[in-house]
Amino acid sequence: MGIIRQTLAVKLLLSEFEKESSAISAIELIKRLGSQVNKTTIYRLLDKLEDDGLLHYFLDAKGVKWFAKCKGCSKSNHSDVHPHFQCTECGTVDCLEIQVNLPEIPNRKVINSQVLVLGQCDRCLN
Amino acid sequence: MGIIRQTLAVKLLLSEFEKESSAISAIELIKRLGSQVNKTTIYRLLDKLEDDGLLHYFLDAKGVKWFAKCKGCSKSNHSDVHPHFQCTECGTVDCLEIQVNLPEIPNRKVINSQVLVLGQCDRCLN
DNA sequence: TTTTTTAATGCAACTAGGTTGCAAATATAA
DNA sequence: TTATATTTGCAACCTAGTTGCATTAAAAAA
Repeated sequence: MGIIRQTLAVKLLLSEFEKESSAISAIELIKRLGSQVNKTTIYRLLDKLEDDGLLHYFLDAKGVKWFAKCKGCSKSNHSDVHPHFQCTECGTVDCLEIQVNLPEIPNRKVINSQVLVLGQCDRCLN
Repeated sequence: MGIIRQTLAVKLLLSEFEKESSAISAIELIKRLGSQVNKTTIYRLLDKLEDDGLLHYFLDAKGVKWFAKCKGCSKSNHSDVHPHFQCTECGTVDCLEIQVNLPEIPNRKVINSQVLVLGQCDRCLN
């Protein structure tokens, strides 16, 4: 894919990720932008931005797709593999800047792993 | 809930988990039993068996629900928290009998975590 | 054994989240 | 300013799973 045209939809989408440090679900983006941008376009742009290494995505405990900004990923290499944390109270999802190392797994070749941690976030704890 | 009636549907469902050591997706169960048992019933039974501590469930990389037998869980306490492994070639999912320990996470209270490891299983490696 | 009770089932309709095909619109290159 | 190729909107569709409700059938009670 590569370079993307500077359309209204692209600008609106990117600006959501500018003003937000935590992850945003596709559904939430449709809620926020749906009156200005068609949901098909939103899904397609998210895919493209993921492809280009600007966003990464993962599924939450309900199988819903979330997106967040990448740090240091490229088209070919999504190096940004880290756990995600979802608050069971407010539903917010954040990227965790920690490393999880799995023990060796016999007889299998591990390609990657997805870790979702569930609990209460700092805002909901207080 | 508690004790479950010995209906045909229950017997058929349980026998699938008897003859299978790996996890089974809800969809696969519907494929296998759908001609004899309605899919609504399958979903409801799976929920109930999970509730009763006989099965546990988790989502795969596509957000699809898988079920597997529990070892030593009870109604109140699903102690059976382990990673799951999905083969990217054949799609099979297994429970991993290993323990993953996460580092401390500041400012958050961890309730549990879900780990899905993706890679190639022993059958597909050879 | 028969009746009663209550849980389990099937069905049809629905929901959420996401995807597809295609014609129309528009950013950018020429 | 025009050409062209990407992007968009729309409507229709898809998959996985859920709900309400009337019917059926285990199992408890008589």
